[in-house]
Amino acid sequence: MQTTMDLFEYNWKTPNESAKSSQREPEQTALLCFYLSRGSIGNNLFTFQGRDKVASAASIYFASEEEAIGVEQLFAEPEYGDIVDTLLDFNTCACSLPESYIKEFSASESVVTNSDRDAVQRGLSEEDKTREKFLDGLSNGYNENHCSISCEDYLLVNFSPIILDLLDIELEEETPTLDDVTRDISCIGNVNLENKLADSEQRNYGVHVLKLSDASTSSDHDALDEFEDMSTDKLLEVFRNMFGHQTSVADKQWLDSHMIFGLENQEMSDKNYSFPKSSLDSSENQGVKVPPACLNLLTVSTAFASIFNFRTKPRVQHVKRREHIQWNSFKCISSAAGDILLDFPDKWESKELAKGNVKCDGTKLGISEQNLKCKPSRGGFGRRYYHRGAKVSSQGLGKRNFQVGCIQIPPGLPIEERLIRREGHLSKDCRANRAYNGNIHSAEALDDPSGTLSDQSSDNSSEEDWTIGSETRGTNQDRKHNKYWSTTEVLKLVEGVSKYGVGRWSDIKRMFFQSHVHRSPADLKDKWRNLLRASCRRLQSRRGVTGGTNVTVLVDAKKKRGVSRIPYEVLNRVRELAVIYPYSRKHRTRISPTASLASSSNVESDSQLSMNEQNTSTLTY
DNA sequence: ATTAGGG
DNA sequence: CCCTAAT
Repeated sequence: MQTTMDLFEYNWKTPNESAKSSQREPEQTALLCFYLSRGSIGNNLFTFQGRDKVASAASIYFASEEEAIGVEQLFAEPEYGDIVDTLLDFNTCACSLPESYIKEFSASESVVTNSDRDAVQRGLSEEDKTREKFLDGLSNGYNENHCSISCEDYLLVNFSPIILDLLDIELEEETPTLDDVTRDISCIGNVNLENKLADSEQRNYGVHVLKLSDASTSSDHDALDEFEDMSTDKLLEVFRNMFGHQTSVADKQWLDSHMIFGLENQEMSDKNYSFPKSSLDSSENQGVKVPPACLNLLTVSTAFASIFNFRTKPRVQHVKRREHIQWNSFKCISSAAGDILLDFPDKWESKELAKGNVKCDGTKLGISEQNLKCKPSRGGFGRRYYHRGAKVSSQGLGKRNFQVGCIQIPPGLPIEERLIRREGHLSKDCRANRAYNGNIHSAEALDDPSGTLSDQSSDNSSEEDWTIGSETRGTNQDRKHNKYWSTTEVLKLVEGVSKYGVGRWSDIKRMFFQSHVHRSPADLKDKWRNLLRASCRRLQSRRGVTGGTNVTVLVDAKKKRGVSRIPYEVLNRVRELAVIYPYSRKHRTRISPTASLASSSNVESDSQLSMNEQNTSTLTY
């Protein structure tokens, strides 16, 4: 823990602040670090705390294997060790979910209705303002060379690489624009399917959420009220006293939240702590009443959430709560980027998901030229298109040479908005590129609510552009493209197979991959075959079907790297489907359980076929 | 035109 | 992903 403190201590010391930093309690620092970091990954680490259960150890479970792998990787990085220790050693934590999340989560609705969206949007406008203010403060403070980056700012930047790594997100080298990110994020709204999977399997995926009984009630606001009465100047002063440094953020709400948070941390680290008189002389002697540690979870977290939550990479393999969180995250982005149509999962059922997928094809306007790039993947199947955290880790966490500039925050843009998903981001960039170059109308396309126009534009222009754009053609590789299957796509495929069965690839293509011009029916078939293999492999080699993946398990298995990114929930589903729908109607392979028994007579084959048809009609997922 | 399957 | 045979 000592080293952890040292590390954190260092991070706190911006040039101007180093003198003041000595006033700070190390526990406080660490807690803040923890909070900040977890503020970013709060959705992934289910470290919720019940408001009546103070300091109850919140088990850390992962909703998916992918998440677990992300943490595994984190474990493996020595530079991150201290952080991780802190993450895991602290068994007290607050909930970083904003209130709206909780409300939504408690609602049992699995489909986000329009009114929900509106409500979310309304609720977020304020938070957005806060966030912008905060980021303004950050960039201004830095640009003007005041070195007035607050510790939060500093840590925000500092922790980003870790968080990104955790979330399997990379920083774009050439600083993607907001458009890049929104385009990227807008692709990942496919959350409903997983819920179906989860529900259909009646399984708990280890989402360990302690009940947050009635979100905010009476006492919760005690401390907050105290701050609310203060002027901004006063708040700044309190902030300085509390955190031992100044902050460049003048937003009152933000300050309020930080203050509450500070109190909470004080409570955590020292039950008997009360503020120095100087900080709150306006009130009485006794200083601020220390709120119970559990109390202000929601209040405290709101501001952080507005800043951090949207940095969480939406992940399709989450369960239950997933869509609500996702939608909020999306909302943050979308409201920042203008109105973006999101991919409504429920539309998959009926329509052909025209709208949503348009954006998946990257036909997003206004992408600045310099940020577009289309790196042809050379050397066959390029394993990774990104540079793993190493680059940032050395700078971001090292003892020296840390600069905000190493992450290059574009003014006014939060870090998240320069993120890009590793998976398939390259081809998205490619598509964005050609969309930018060749299809001016894509601008309207994105806003086209009917989705028809956009569908057209993306479908028509893409094929040839792909040919043109991919320099691999005619050179080394004759491959059309090397586009990895995203989890989203896999889920779609699974959904398609669920609906149509195995073999009707063109139908699946029509219904689920209409706008995925680069996924031919044959590709779907190939992918399904690979999925089957993967699911079988997974079964024999890896652990069975367990709910969540516990951290302790992870530590042991941290050597395992580069394993499939496909969530094992999905693979299990694949297996189920494989039983229902034998891979081939004709040449049944080892995958079908009845294959070995059945001789390849036509009668058998036909009966099997009819059974499949039955299943298709009855099993509707 | 689609699909299965090998490579 | 590509290619080809078989429908």
